[in-house]
Amino acid sequence: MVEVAHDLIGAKVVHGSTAGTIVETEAYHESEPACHAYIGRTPRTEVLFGPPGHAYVYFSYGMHNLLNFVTGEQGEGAAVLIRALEPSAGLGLMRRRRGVERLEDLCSGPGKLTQALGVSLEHNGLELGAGSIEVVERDSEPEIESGARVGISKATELPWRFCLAGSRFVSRPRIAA
DNA sequence: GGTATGATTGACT
DNA sequence: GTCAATCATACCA
Repeated sequence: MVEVAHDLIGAKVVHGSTAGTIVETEAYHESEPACHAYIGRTPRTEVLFGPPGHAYVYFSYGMHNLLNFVTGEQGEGAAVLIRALEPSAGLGLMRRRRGVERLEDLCSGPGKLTQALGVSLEHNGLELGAGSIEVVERDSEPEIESGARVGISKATELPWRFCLAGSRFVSRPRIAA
């Protein structure tokens, strides 16, 4: 799934009238303790072990929805967390949902982009392309930086965070792994 | 039935 | 830089 996280940089996420280009992702796998699937199958992690190409939405800190794409094969717990987007469509709606004006503040974080796109727990388990969420792959390879993942306390040494080089829309600057 | 913890954000010192 | 908000989930009694 590390390759998928890399390849998703530059791809586009579409949800209703809003859309954005992915500029930041992180990979997670059941073999390392920072991953939700690490503890095994539970009602919550079930979708992580399902077929790839589905959305995994996680409600965190009592106020934020985080959007992931399931990437492992059936029975393998793996996912890619979408951490930041460059807004490309539906800007007015995004501003209304977020209550901020600056373009850089609309989707520059995992909790922000779900709010801007209107993604929530009801989208958990949704098949990408079949429901309201669609992903359009990029057609050329952009310049990509890798680094340590953000906001976790375990397995911080894995360089599984990927960012579009020089983008103003990432949630944080690069952190060396 | 109770408690600890988090893949975050925004406001404040 | 520090800290509170706020709740689903997991784990223990």
